[in-house]
Amino acid sequence: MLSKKTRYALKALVVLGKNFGGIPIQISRIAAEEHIPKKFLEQILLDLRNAGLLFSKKGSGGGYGLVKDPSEISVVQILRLTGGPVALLPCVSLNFYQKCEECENEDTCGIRDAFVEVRDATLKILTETSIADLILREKKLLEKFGL
Amino acid sequence: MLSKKTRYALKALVVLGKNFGGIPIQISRIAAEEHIPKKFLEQILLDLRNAGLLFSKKGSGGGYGLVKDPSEISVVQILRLTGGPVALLPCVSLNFYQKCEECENEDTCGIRDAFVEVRDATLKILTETSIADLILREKKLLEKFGL
DNA sequence: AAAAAAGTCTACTAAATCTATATGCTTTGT
DNA sequence: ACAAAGCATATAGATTTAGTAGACTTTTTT
Repeated sequence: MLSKKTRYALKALVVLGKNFGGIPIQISRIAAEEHIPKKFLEQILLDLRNAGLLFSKKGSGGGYGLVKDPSEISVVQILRLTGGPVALLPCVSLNFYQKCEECENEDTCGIRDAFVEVRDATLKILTETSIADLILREKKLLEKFGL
Repeated sequence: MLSKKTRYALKALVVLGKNFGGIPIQISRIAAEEHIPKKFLEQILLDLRNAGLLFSKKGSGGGYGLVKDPSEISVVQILRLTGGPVALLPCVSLNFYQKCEECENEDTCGIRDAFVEVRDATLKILTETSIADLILREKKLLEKFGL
């Protein structure tokens, strides 16, 4: 499961993505709109900023904005930045690899082998999906359901 | 990430799968071979037994065995039994669904939509992969690598 | 210049979950 | 009768996650 941190980050990036090119948006506004605890969101956006994804502006009229076009930010990138795991086993993770203590020989582990496949399938989707895609998906769903 | 409980369960089932049709295997033996804390494994195997996957025999010469052929036990079944999540978001889970508190309208959430795809891709693999497949994978890897 | 608006940074706490251990009980074979 | 093994529940310990607090800096407005 993704952590709340990761989920909140994705939510916030979708909001910022919709606003790409416009004036900065305040943390408090995103927090209110998306029902995210403000102080928690502060930390998350700060991380994303320090990773170079967002710019920020202090003082009145300040806030956050995307540095890059939303189509150039992949979902998998966000998961990794916020520590959300992609692989379901540590011994299968590309970015957060850890040896399975209980495993004798990783190279011949059938369980591991199966979960490599799962990882690759997941990775393919999450690499191909950008923040812009998330926004597009929402738009299409709105057309399909609501008005 | 899968919990240790789930990982231990899979490990144990592979051992039991290799022995399908033979005499029962003791918890202590599986624990020693697979480097799993014995008391923890006790609980896990008990759960699997109570779910109808394993039979057990008490007393001297007792132990555990698979009730069904290893080809008839899917990996996804084990994940669900041991509480391991398949979906990466609670609002996307088929068996452990929970509403996202912070989400206004699930039907039009682009994030959710993307993770439905991830879930389906994962589910496909894990449904098609049985304990017998895990054993087969190990065998093939042994041929490829070791002697 | 002062005040207000907003982000920055670090530390801490609380809650939940996961992992593991302990203890005593029951069943079965010798 | 005794030992081997599983059954069942309770509890402790560790780790992670989620959230809160508070003091500080920068920028704009008045």
